[in-house]
Amino acid sequence: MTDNAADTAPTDTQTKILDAAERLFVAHGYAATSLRAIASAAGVNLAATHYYFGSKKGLFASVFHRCVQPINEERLLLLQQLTESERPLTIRSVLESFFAPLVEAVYKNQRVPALIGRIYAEPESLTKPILEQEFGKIAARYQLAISEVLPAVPTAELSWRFHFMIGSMIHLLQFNAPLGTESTYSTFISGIDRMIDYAEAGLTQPNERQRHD
Amino acid sequence: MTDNAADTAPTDTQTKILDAAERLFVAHGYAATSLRAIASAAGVNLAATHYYFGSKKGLFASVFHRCVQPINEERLLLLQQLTESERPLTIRSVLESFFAPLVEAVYKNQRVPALIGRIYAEPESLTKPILEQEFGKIAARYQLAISEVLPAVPTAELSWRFHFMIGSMIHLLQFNAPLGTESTYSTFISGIDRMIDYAEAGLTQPNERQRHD
DNA sequence: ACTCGATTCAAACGATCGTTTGTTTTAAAT
DNA sequence: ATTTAAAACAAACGATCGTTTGAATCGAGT
Repeated sequence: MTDNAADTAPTDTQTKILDAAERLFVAHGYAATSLRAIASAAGVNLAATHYYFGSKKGLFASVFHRCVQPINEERLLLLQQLTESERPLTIRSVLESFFAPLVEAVYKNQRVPALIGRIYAEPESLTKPILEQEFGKIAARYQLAISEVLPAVPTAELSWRFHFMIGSMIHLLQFNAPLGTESTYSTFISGIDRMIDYAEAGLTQPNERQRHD
Repeated sequence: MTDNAADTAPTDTQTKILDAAERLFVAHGYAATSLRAIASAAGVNLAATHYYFGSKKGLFASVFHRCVQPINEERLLLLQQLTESERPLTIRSVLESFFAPLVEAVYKNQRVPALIGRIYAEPESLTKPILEQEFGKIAARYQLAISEVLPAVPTAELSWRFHFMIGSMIHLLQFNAPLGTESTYSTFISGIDRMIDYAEAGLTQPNERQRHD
């Protein structure tokens, strides 16, 4: 094995494996996708998958990391720029800084939504360490940002609403559009727009209802 | 094979297989659960799984049907009672008729949330016919009911918002609570309550934003 | 030209998979 | 007691799985 992290530039073979794995994992899921199918689709030898990624799990994690790392990096950058701007933060601007890098990534690679949707679909034993690694920091950072914009919402309440927003997003990424609606890139954009509206309404709702816990 | 649908009362063996399959499918997913593991956990012969359910896919569909059929039946019953009531429909009452049977089912079987969450996680080729069969009618019926309560919201817009609500629900069923929140039955109830608030805010939002499509 | 590490390759390892087969057991009907 | 179909059983089918091995090939540095 040469590199398992972001040590050096990826080989052609590594890229070919990652591309094929991305496509097949999205289409059939982790367990139903064999390394033989991936190697065959990539046009490389079967053993190359272990040579470069150590194991099937390692390959899966690498595919996911390659997809979301740039998105999360730009999210943090945009959020940083927002807080340094002279204009006051709005819930809208925070949400847009969260979803804009996603939309941009989808423009470059149409498989991004399905891939992110996929990882939330696999068994927890496979995904928990990956999700924590890739999304732990970013989720905490954004909940903090939102709580600064919406100081009236208690922290516990806000983490629930953030939970629901992520749920809507994952569902949108996984299934694109409601039944009967065509599924193109432009409808994806309009879906994201609508979801931001939906999330903004849910996040900013006055929580007058009394809780029993 | 004796019965593949709801023809006769299920045998002890059928029930044992369904129980074990439910538990293992939820824990490890469809592809990663073997019929041998199911038969072994159920204490029955391997061939019994094919004898009663025809195939692994058939067993999966049966597990899911046994779970959601009673829920959907009561949903339609409650909605029927609501529309026949003299009091005018409210968005809240419609939503509660949708989620109350779910909460009741979870009280009887704690695995219901994870099981419903699971089917949205499996590859589309496996789940599409099942989802259409089990949820097609109920989804259309509820979107109609909501559109009657919210006549100001265009139908296309409403199907998007319904889409987002289902997404929040699935995410809640799959992951129970936000990170750092304990996961018990009572927190599940309070999560459903909060999600209804969140959905109500999103569904009833004034959609002043102009669309580009 | 030679060396040596990086990479590719064919082949096999043991294990497990969904499904099928043919037989045996069970239990109700004649 | 005999018949008969449902149910349970052991055993095997061919296929595919993730992983490992060891040799062949390549390519830059000497």
